Amino acid sequence: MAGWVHAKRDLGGKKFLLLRDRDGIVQVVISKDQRELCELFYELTLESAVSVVGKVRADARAPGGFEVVPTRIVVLNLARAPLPLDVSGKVPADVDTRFRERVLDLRREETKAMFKVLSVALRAMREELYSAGFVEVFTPKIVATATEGGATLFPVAYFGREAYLAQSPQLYKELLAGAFERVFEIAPAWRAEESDTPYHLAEFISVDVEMAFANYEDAMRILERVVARAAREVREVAPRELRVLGYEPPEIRLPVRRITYADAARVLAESGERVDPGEDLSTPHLRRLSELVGEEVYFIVDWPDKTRPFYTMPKDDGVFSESFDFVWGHLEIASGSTRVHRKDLLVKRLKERGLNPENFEFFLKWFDYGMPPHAGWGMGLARLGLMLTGAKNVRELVAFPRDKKRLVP
RNA sequence: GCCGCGGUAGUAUAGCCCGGCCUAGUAUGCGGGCCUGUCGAGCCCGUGACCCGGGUUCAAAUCCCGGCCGCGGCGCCA
Repeated sequence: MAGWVHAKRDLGGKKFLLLRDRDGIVQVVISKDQRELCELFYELTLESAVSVVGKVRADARAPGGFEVVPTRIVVLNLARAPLPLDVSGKVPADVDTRFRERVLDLRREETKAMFKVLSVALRAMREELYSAGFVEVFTPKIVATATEGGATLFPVAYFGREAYLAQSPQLYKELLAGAFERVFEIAPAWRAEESDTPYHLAEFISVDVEMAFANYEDAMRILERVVARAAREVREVAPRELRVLGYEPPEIRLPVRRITYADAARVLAESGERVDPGEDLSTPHLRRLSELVGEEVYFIVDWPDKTRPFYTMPKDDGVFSESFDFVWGHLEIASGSTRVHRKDLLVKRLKERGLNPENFEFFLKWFDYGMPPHAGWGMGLARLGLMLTGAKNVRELVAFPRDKKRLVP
């Protein structure tokens, strides 16, 4: 077997080498009379990569009831000492240190547990979507225009032309729904925003769903099932990891409660918060609201139309829209809506927002050819990860996070 | 970008408010010794640090100013 030197204990007569691999930690025992192995033992440094050939034997004194008596130990790569980060979990590290020394940090049990949980959740979400008839797709990540105005894009030199990294698969996933009916994509998106918070990244993984012949109610039903299944499977498949994390994800009972924006604003106003009618809710508002609502997760539905992008279907009243946010505590984990499928309305809404419909011809054109009513949502994977792991910062759930400050490693 | 808090050995921290008793304490790591089936092994010895630049003062890790860096809150943000 092969792994990393997790710890060493020298008791003279016996030397214990704790070897860690993806399955866990196993004890290797070296006796005093094994001269060469003892020499090697002294030279080994923590986190060195080694391979061990030996006999596994049961021994009640060993942790887990068995241990390995080696006949041969090969040092594959001797680690430099001292380590810039404690992997064994004895000494904590600042988040900044952890990202600087990320590969060592990723070997820590706690960090590995987070990524395992995220992986289980991804598989659960895919399975739920596949079983509901969704097709997994990919949309272009180099694009010609912003999906909507405002958000800052990362420019890319593209054969002498200016292009951008996609901030969202939005428009392309809609077009794909116009062919496959039900599509989803799990892929990166980029935003060059000033946002500097524990739940924003310049590069993040977005879980996107788009479904034809559907409205936002249908989209919410899929979303709550996907999230509930992810939470359930994490609890069932990764209990060991959750124990390491000392965390239990919420149990999500369906249907998840829906609260209209209007009711949310009213409840907030009644509790003494100042809410500008028709404006987006601020983070402090959402913190307060989650206390008032008393649910771990809930939907805020029917947002004011003006807070939503052009492709969102307005309600007949002209004020609100067929839209929703999925909220955990004070954090928006996903948002979606019924989309506008009529070209004339799309053009009108683009103009209202100061966007030039000519730049969207690649998108609008297909609304002349039977684009069905459709709806969908987008979810920040790492934000969901916060709910599933109890991590406090989305960066912890990205192996090599990209934010305003970090471009390396 | 604004506000708040912070920056002490490889790592994580105590000390700072109330300047001198700091030759800067502790844990972990590292080096050495003892112990000898440990299991976060234990015990002893050693090793290694005050972010940068100014200022105040007899005296600065400690007080003041500027800078850089980090974290949090907010803003911005589908």
